[in-house]
Amino acid sequence: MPRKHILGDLQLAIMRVLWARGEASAGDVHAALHAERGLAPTTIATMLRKMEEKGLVGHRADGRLFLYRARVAEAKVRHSMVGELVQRVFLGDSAALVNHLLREGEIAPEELARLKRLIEARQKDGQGRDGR
Amino acid sequence: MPRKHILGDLQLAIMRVLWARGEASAGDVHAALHAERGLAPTTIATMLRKMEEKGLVGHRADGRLFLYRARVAEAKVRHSMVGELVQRVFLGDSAALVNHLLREGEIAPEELARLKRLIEARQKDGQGRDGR
DNA sequence: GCGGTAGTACGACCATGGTAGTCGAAATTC
DNA sequence: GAATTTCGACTACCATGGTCGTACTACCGC
Repeated sequence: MPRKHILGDLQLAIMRVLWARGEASAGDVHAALHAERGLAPTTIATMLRKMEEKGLVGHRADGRLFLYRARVAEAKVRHSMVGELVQRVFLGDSAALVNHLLREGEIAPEELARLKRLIEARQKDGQGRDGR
Repeated sequence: MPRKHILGDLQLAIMRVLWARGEASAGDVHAALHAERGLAPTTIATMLRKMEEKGLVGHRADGRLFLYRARVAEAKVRHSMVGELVQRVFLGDSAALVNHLLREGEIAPEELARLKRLIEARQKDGQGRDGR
């Protein structure tokens, strides 16, 4: 079973670096994140180790350096986390979430147009498919 | 600042009971939730106490009974939690989340049609408004 | 009056995310 | 070859959510 890919904030930030870079050492990640959060290097290293325990990342040694790599795809994590929220807050009703987002008015007009086109596309070609 | 209305699973479940009922005793909540989770009554009572500390619920005494009431609106909680997710996972881009949901194919065809109408409505009347 | 019951209060414990200090070993520098 | 820096390992701490057990209390039926 695909375990729960529910990540915390820092974990997400780390994964983003890994997804963008492909491979990165703890130091690289720290450097990338230092500007926005100013954490101690050890914090990043510890988090990476914990994440490795959970299978979120893997590493290989390059000399003394550990190069970490993401072991779960960004799409997977997104899917899990969105699914979790939909379950918790909207009792599994994805459409209700879309509804909420639309009504909140946080979507720019141009985006609305894009989304509308996306819906139309899905209505057209989506007859027998189910998107997975 | 409106504190963080980020609730856990049990907290959500409890809030749902309160939102639906208006007022409820710890026992009522326990009864309502017992079927789906089978928790000890004290668990509910403790959770309610903790939630009161955080201002999520309030209570008044009716004899020796405590009648709890939600002190934050469902919409508020939804907003906070969705906002949190959008921030964490989609870096604040709500449209990206809608996009994700649409592509995941978890939305039924009838829903797609409804959402499309909603988008059209927002495009039309949404010129100066901003949804709040 | 007395025991059972219902209901709250309090404290304990576990997991997880986040944060960091310290330690030891290896690499680099003098 | 010794001193310094570098970097991972380990340990510890704190907060929060979740889960209860136990203790206290007030009321009810007999």
